[in-house]
Amino acid sequence: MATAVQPAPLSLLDCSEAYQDPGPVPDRTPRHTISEVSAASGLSVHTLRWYERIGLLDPVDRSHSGQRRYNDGDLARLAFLGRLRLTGMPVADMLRYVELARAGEHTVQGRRELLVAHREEVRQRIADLHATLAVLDYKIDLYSGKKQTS
Amino acid sequence: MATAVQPAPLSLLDCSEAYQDPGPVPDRTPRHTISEVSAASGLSVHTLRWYERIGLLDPVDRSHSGQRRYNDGDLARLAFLGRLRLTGMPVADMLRYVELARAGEHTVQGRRELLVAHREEVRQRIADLHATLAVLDYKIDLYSGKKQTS
DNA sequence: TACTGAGTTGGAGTGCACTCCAAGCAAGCC
DNA sequence: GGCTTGCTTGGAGTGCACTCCAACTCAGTA
Repeated sequence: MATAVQPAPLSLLDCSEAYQDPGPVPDRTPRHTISEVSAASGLSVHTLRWYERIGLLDPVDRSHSGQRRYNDGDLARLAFLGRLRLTGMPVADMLRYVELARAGEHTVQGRRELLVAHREEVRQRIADLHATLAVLDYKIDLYSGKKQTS
Repeated sequence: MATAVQPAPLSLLDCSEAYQDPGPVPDRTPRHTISEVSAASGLSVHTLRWYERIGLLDPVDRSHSGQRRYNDGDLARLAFLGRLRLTGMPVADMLRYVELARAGEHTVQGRRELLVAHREEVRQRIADLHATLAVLDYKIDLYSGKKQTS
């Protein structure tokens, strides 16, 4: 099966829809096949189906023959979820976030707290990585022409 | 059972021994109990024993009653291994690194390559985390008094 | 019409990195 | 002596996040 309706360049990983001008209005036409979305998002087709099964994604639209067709809203959510996942948020927390979002406007505060907590974790991880970078630089220097220590 | 011989302030997490003045000479006296090392390194006692079992650590010295007594060399290696682990290196790769180190001086190049590869990964992760930080800032701003998008 | 390739499902399986368990031993304290 | 605490072991168990499987359907092409 070839591309579904209109390919339209997919660039999920930059997550632009989340913090730039979202454009006129997100196109809710279901048109991306699962393999397209997999390629664009970096998530495997297994993972995409699994995310839907556990409720991270609302049930995706189907073609007349029952195949999934993702719309741009799905892509936006996947891009964001992918980022959360990539930066170490457990799937259970992602699910909590999504369920809050589904519950409506009155959960905005809870969602905010969840993201703030994650931001703290992200900052901590950046600090850890930077510290390790220094150690690695030192060791690599050592190995570039000297003896080793441990 | 109290502290073993001499407590001596343990500060593993800064990994100072690896990239600062290592001091006169690392004290090879076996004196730290497993729980002390666990507290100082952030690794559980389970993990410490497991690391030893799989060969990440050479067999640790024992007290006359058979309990482990870690020396400063062990601590230094654990500090470094802990950093590698914390920054996402798989245990299998850590093991490869340790085995290279055990094999002698002629493996310096291999060790260096391993660390260089890991450094690249670390840099990539830092970039990912920074990008996500921007998205989180944006979303949190949104949640601090407006509507949401996804 | 036959074949190929991409998709579907529920449920089972995998890999990693721990994490825990039961049973036992040794040391220190009341 | 009895109790508590900390340690020992091999092996089993756990949790997470996928990842794969078998059996199937459907659409498109030769």
